[in-house]
Amino acid sequence: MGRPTMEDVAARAGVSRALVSLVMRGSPKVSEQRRQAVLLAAEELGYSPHAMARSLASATSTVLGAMVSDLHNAFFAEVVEGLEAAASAEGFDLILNTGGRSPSRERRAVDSLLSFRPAGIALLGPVVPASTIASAAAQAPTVLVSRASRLSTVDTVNDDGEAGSGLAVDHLVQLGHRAIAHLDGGNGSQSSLRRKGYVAAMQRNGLQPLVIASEYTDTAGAKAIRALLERGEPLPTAIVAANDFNAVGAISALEDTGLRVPDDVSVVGYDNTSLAALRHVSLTTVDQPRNEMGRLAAEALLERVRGQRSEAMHRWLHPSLVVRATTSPPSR
Amino acid sequence: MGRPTMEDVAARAGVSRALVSLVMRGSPKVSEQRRQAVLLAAEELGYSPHAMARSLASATSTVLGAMVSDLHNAFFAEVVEGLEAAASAEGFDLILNTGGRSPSRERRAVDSLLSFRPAGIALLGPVVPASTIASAAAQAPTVLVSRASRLSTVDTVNDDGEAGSGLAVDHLVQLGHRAIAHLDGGNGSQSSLRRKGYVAAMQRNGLQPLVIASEYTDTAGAKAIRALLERGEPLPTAIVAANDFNAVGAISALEDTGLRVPDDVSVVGYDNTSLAALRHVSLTTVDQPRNEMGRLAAEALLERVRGQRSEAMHRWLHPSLVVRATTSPPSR
DNA sequence: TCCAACCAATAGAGCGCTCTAACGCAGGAC
DNA sequence: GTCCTGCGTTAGAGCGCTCTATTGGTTGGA
Repeated sequence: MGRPTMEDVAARAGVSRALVSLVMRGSPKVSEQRRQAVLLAAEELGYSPHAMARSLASATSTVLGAMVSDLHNAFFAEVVEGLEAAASAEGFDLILNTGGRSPSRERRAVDSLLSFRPAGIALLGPVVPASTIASAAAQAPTVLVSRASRLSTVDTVNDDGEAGSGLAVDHLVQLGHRAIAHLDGGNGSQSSLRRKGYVAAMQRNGLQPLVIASEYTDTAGAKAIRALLERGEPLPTAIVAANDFNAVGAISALEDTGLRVPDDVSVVGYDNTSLAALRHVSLTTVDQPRNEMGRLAAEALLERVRGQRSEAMHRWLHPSLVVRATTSPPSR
Repeated sequence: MGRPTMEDVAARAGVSRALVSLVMRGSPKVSEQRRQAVLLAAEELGYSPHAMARSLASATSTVLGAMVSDLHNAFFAEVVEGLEAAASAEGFDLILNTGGRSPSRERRAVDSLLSFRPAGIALLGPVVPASTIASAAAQAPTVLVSRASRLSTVDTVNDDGEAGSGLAVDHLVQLGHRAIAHLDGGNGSQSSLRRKGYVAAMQRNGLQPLVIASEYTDTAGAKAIRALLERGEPLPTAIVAANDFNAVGAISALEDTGLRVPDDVSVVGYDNTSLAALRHVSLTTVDQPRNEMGRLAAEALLERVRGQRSEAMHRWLHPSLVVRATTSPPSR
């Protein structure tokens, strides 16, 4: 009864527990003969090492933890892929957790991760206060993804939202647009950067910025368009939306009033979610290198774990534009 | 240096380590005075219990593990919410893992979860062979979600896909449709149940079934529609799609040929993903009680953990229809 | 007054593993 | 023959906690 332990394997193979431990960790200082005997015994007993006992004894963990603020957002799914790939390539296991975009739940989630004493943790799009992040960073190397921080103890990996909006504006300007509005992401993560980038790009092109308050949802996007229509001013010929959801909401509100996208109004999204790629939507949008962000986050943690670096690292990745069917030269 | 241990807290509070242990586990047999002293000391030191040492010592884990086959699928995100809620209500922590819909990666993911010796594990939409599931079930109570199994050692929680397709067909028949086609989900999970339900409902209504091969993606949905058009036969007035993605692909292919949804053709999806709820899409679809599925999965595990049940439990949940804007009476 | 009963608190073993130090044994140098 | 070196192997302590058994102190009933 009970799962077999290292002791059981040792007894069966006729060696000591320590030798089994060496074999399990792939040590070179074991004779081939003994190694085979141990592996055979382990196989026969269906033995697999007890990760918790191991990390308790070694005081060094081979586990990385990641708190995903929002599992519904496919954005993070791809960041996780990148994390996973980089972690497992270095022999680390990744365990996940979710915080549901609620500060208190995220806090508990982070505590729960830390209770496993992981080698490091990644927080993906966390909404917790900086103090919570600081106290987590005091317990294990910590990296933030999609969240900036000036803390000297945490690393960050972000998309350069300012540059991303700039790409969108430049693309539209190149198509011949001059009246380009921006739907602002409100208090969504990174939204102020995106707004800043939009305003800067407009000014750089000698154009007048027009920012409409909105949020990171499709209903908010639709509402913003209706608000824009009610102004009675001539409608812009192009829209730089806060993100993809926001863009899709804007598109449907435009179409509701008989306007056609992109014939009457061009629309650019942000994030290049799977939604944008659907042929029914086919949204021109700004792509963040999500997979790469995950990979860099994992590498940042591993560098800290190995003591190769102790100052904070802040990476800003360059987004790129994905041109699809919702942008075209203005008809007017 | 290093994180504070129970011993540190005990020393600071002037009590024994065992007493601190009792306080941490909320035992009633501790005087209020000592309890306060211990809590204060723990607070001051920033102590939090070491989950792995705890489970090692107690041989009983308060951790549930879940392997999510596909993080990109928002379906599982909501199942996880349900799992999480039920688990934390009972004092269990949930850790996640992902297998990327690859049998070998999923196998490793399951092994990794088991190495934490969790009280039980949930496999969400796994694609591993039954033998892998059986060997996991031998190590910890196991429940499958969105995957059927006849193994007597595992519990399952599934949506009744047969009933779901029936709901879709009945809804369309009630609107007056008689020529209703089904886009089949191919080897996607549960697709054969959905097809079976469709065929049965058609026959029950005295109608001729028409099944078109397809898959669970939007491009496959579009392709299936094009295949249907090339047949040269009169087009059905309604489509029961394999799932929401498939439906959206079908809709865009229909619109590409100048047909209007729902005026010319009604379309019903399956899964009620967030995509279906977008106003731009507004898809009539079949909803699975995802949250409830997660909750039931957690409860199934906890019953096993507590030894309240040892025979397998197989739950089939009733889906419901969500009527939106892609279905209407036929024009012809 | 005494002992049983109860309660808060503790000592100490042990969960399954890793790691340090030490061991025995081979081979080579002196 | 002795000493050293190097290598494969092992004993044993200890990681941070839980749990059983036990202690000492109070209480209440006979």
